[in-house]
Amino acid sequence: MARKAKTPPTTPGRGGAKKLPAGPRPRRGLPAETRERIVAAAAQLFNRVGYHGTDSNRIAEAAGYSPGAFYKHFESKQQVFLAVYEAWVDAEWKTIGSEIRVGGEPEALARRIVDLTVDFHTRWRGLRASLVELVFADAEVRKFYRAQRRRQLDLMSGIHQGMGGAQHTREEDALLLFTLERTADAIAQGEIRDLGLDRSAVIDDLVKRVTQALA
Amino acid sequence: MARKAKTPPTTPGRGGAKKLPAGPRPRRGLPAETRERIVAAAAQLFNRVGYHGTDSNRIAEAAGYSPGAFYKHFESKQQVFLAVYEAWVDAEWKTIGSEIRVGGEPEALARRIVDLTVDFHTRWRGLRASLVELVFADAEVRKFYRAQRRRQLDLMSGIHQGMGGAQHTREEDALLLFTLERTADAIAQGEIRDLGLDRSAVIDDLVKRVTQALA
Amino acid sequence: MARKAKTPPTTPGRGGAKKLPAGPRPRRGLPAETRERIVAAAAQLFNRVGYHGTDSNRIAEAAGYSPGAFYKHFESKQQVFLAVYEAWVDAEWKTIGSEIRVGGEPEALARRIVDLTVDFHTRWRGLRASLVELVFADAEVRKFYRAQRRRQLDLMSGIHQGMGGAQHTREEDALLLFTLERTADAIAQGEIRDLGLDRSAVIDDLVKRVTQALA
Amino acid sequence: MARKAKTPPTTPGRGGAKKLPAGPRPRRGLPAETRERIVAAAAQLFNRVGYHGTDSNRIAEAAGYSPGAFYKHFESKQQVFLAVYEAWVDAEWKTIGSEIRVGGEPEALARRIVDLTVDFHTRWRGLRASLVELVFADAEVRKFYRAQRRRQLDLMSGIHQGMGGAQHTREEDALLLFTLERTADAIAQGEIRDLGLDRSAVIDDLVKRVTQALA
DNA sequence: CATGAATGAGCCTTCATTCAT
DNA sequence: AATGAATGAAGGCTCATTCAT
Repeated sequence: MARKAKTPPTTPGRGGAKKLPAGPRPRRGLPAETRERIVAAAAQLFNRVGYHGTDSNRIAEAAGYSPGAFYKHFESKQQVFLAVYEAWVDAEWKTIGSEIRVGGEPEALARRIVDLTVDFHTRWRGLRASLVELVFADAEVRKFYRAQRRRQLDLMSGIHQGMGGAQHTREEDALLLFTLERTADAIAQGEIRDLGLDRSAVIDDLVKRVTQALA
Repeated sequence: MARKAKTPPTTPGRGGAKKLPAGPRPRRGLPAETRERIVAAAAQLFNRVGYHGTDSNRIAEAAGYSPGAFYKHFESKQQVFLAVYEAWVDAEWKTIGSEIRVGGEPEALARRIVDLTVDFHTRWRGLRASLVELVFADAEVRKFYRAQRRRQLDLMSGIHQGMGGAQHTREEDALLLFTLERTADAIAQGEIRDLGLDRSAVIDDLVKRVTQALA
Repeated sequence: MARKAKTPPTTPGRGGAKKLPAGPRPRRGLPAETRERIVAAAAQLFNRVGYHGTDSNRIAEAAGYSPGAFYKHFESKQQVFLAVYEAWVDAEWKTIGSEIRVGGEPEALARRIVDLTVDFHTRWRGLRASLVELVFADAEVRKFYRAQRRRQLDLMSGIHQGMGGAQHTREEDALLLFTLERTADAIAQGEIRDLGLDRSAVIDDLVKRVTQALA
Repeated sequence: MARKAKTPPTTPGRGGAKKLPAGPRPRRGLPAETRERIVAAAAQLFNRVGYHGTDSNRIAEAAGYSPGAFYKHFESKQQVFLAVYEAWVDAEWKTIGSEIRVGGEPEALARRIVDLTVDFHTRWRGLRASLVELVFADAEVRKFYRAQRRRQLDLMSGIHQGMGGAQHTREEDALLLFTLERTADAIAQGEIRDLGLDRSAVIDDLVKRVTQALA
């Protein structure tokens, strides 16, 4: 049997993918913790090298596990992506949602929302870059994505009602969402800088638009 | 990924942009023609299944050539992508540019621009979906993309000057560009429909924004 | 990890994947030749270690090719199995068929048929061992197998007519076929020897039965 | 291979041979009971999807235990197979043996024997399909199998003596055994039906042969 | 210019088995 | 006795790319 040379039986991480500051995990951890670690590792890798640049074995390794452990917790690479995406959406909403509940002057609130959005998109820009193609190419990702979107729009409707501002159609909300999102991406991806544009000016413009919507 | 039935090796490319005469191609054609056929076939495939869903042998086959011929004309799969992308940008600018030169009432012009943009993004939506990830993951694509972007902004500045409208910063132009582009993508990808939004209303909103910018 | 299971490749000894006397094949051979080499290598391996003990990469390697070459010629491992099986059936029929056409005294003919059958089953005993499970577990293999069977029965009907012997029902033919086949397998697999039975006596019994059928 | 939906972890084994009381098993049961449950579950699975289509974790799950429990009671997957096989042989012999002791007219007895054999082979056809490959590929299974065979032949000798019938060589007995066994398999696997043969006629032929042997 | 057979690294996934609890 | 999280070798298969013709 032409077995290939066995790699030394090193259990802990091997060179290549960087490890999360996880340390030697308990050999028998809580499933939820393992899952979380895998999601975290996947998030990092997707974010750094994109969905197609990441492989499931590397994710497992980066999380401190074996390939098998990965598939014990996720049906497929696509499924972790969904989990990662969900975690991101949850985090973003939680943050922005609580910001909105804090309230304050429209402009100040708008600025905080814009800042947070840019921040999120910057932190997750690799993931976002992969998202678009996956939404196009993968029906399941698309479905998931659309559902998030709908909830986001609903949230915006709720905000308007809560603030008693001017009338806004869902279509206008969507347009604002697109503008905010796309511009935040442009900042996150370095597009603004590469184009020689003034980041603050762009953000100010964004804030203006969001303020109008909140008014 | 599921195997798909092989597309018959005939069917010369009929990409989003150009049409080539159908029928058996010459075994030894002009290099430029071969190149064009490959680009057209690639455009179609990228558009249908995305960059990562397309394989280079299939591109060659769809164009009516062998894998070898493909690599005779392109250094890599990435390079065809660039060529396809360039063809798209050229076509879009040529069309929109001439539309602008035709001129007319701001609102009518704005509507024509919006319509054309949506049209283009629809025709090339698969390509666009792949673009984002490639811009993120591939330095060369990123560089190319940024260059196009700069020219697009320059074009917008030129328009303003030509029309003597209100003062616009480059940042404002960029924001509008992002809004237009992202919304056109949303329409093209079916996002608007899936969200239950009114396509015409969205387009009207877009037209309003573009009109303001032209004024 | 001390993987237990897998008893060592029982039957004949094997060095590291023996190569067919192929030598450095032409880097660009005729597809038919490549295919044939792969089938031959697959036949050897299936025969030696069974279908489940063989992997597609090893088949390619044994044939002198890379994994990719294998999948250029066969859709899957299952498909080579079918090809190998088909080659075997073809060879067996050709041999036995011509033997029958030679004719001669019933008993002499019967003996030649039995000898040939035992010979074939001995040469291909590993393949035959895998066949049964695959016929059970894989619908496509089953279908293929059944088709061969039907043709075999038809062939037997033809023989009876040609020889003008006594009346035989298809059911009787099938029974004889099963007896012949199963017993040939038992001889091939060493079952007869291990049971302390007299091989010649078993063969004589078989010859008797076949002679009766031919009479 | 396609993923199958997970069978709910309840459903205690109901193998081809024994039935165990359904319902929640004790967390700590008698070792013998646990063992039996695992054997029963394994029998079912081997029978349904074959040895290679069954995985040891699933066996454990189907029996209502954890993978660890499985390996507490069996050294390996191969060992359960042996246990299942043994259970089958035991059951078959017990039944057929007692049938023989009941005695009766040769033909009636022969028919009962044939019916029982067909019945057993039908109930265990998946197991039988796997058996052949395992006997070929695995020395331990082979050894076990051969031992069973020898006892079976001894049993037949005993029958002849008890019935004082005509003289039969062990070789003739073996041939009959092969015929009976192979034909019963053909009926069990649906081969007879798929070949368009008359099942009753085949069985009648078998009965005739067995009757002759008993006479 | 063009062919197309061949490459081979590497990805996704499985599953028999182990061991800390 | 039982659990079940975890292992990790290995297998099936893909696809961008090369090169002899």
